[in-house]
Amino acid sequence: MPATNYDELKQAITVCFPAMSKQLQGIARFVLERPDELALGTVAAIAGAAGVQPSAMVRFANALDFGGFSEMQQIFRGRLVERSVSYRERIEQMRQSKRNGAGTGGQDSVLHQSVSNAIAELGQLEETVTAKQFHAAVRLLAGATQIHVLAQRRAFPVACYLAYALSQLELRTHLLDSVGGMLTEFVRGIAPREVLIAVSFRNYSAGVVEAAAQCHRRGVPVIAITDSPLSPLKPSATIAFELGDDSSRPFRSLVAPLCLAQELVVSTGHHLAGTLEKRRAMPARTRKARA
Amino acid sequence: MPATNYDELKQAITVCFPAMSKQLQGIARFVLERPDELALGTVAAIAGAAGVQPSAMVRFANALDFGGFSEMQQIFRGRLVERSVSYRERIEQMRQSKRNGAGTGGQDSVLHQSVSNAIAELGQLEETVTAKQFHAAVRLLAGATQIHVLAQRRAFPVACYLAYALSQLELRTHLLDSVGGMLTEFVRGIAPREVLIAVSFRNYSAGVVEAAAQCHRRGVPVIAITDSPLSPLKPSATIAFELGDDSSRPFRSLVAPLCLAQELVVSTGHHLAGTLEKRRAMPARTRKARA
DNA sequence: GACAGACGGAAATATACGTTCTAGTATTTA
DNA sequence: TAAATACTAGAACGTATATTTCCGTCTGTC
Repeated sequence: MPATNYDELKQAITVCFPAMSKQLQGIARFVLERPDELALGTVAAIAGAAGVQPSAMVRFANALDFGGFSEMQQIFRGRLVERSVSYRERIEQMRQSKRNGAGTGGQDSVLHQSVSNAIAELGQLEETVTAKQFHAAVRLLAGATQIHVLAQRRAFPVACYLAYALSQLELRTHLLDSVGGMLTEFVRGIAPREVLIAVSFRNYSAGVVEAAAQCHRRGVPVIAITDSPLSPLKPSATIAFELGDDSSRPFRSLVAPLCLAQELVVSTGHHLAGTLEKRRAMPARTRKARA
Repeated sequence: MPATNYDELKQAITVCFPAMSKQLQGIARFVLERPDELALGTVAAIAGAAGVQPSAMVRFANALDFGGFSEMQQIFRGRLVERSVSYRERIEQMRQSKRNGAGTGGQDSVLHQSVSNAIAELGQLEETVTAKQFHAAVRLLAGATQIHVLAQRRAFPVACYLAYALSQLELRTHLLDSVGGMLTEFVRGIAPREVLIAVSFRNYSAGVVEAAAQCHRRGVPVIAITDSPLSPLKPSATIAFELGDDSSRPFRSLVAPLCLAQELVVSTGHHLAGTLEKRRAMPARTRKARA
């Protein structure tokens, strides 16, 4: 008795998963992550994308009590049409609710509102960040001997992410916290070849502002991620990203700064890969001369 | 030059319709009425349903400048997969508004790609989270005597944000880290009236998984924010948010989980405000009786 | 270290599919 | 009314697809 709809299928996969072989588990993950592909692709194509042989896909279907791959595929196709009708309904609802004003059906309106907000913020992000400053920041990061990341309170998650992701690039990265109030002392130890990334939004936390100023005085480049050109971080910043945080919105989110952070990391990674490649292509003498 | 999307196809059919033969007109009507069938069925099946021969379907496709039936079918499949229209629209709007602004071209393509990615993830977020589980989570959070938030590595920023934002609601919130390896000991102290929010994505960090399992065994409600129904957090979760992380995308971001986190916080805030109001409206005696 | 069992990969096979071709029919025009 | 053109039905063809089977390999166990 195989599954008859997508939810049942998900359930079935979850149940069978522990008893599956490694390869079949891999397929299970793939299948749940990209259901659209399973609905429309051919066995060969899907198997290729999943990095297995077509026969493995059939074995997977059999493990779920289907007679064959095609039989399982029907479930995914069913899901696709079902979902598409619900989309249409939702879009209709949205149109109507728009017409009526703000009076939405209500249940998942909070959810929707938050998502809308986030999308708007992302749009704004793209407008405000210029390629010039962005690449300047990337060059700075890629050339730094060490990177220090500093933020507090609301902005702290951004710093967390940056510290984690940059260190994944094998860049020496330190997440500064003010545990024990040692921040001032620590900042004093930062060298001019290093970089500080300071993140802060209103109300700007004094510690971060002060540390940034201190670094600036000492000739350490400062990349600031903040919300306005009037931010107290601005005077200390070598490069400042001002993600105009619209205070008219009820709840400010971290979506935009985090997205920017990710972009910085990814681009820095690319940049590093590029320069590494170049160096490798260069003869040894030139390399030495450059260094 | 055949159509490249469903809207264009509709347009093309409308234009060609008058010049078509009777049978082809019949097919045109059929096709516009049941596009889902066109997307998934075989020529034979569709032709059968339309009461014509398979070759007629091919002729129809040819009349629309397609090389064959399959080529036309791709359009219908595309329509089926096409994500929520409203997001598409918004992305388009963004693109246009940018074109008018700084027409930089390819320089900040990384930036744009990241933003597009993020928007797609947000769209998926809205799909996957149901109002039911969302509100269950909110009720759980609003009713908890204390809230513990746990995450590591990549997911840690989410936990950070949750801890910060929930504590702003004057909920007693603790951010668990495994500093000093005291995690197990700490988890042992959590009471059943409290709640654990566990956040983890692949590769799932063992500490978080284990802590969640431990809580679950001890009867502590666990809200899991993770990426798939196959997550090891799932079995321990009272409520699990599975934000299907599409591994086909090059870089996974935290945008979706953070947005969800914010939604949870905001809704919990509303919920608390609502219940407070109710209590205030109640006469004192009733209030006592209830407690 | 050897054997049993399961697992995965690749090719072979049979099926089903889309496409094309041809013969026949209807429709329109001279 | 006859001829010519356009259109359709049906079958046949070649291709691509899902499935199965077999053999090599790896793992876990005795």
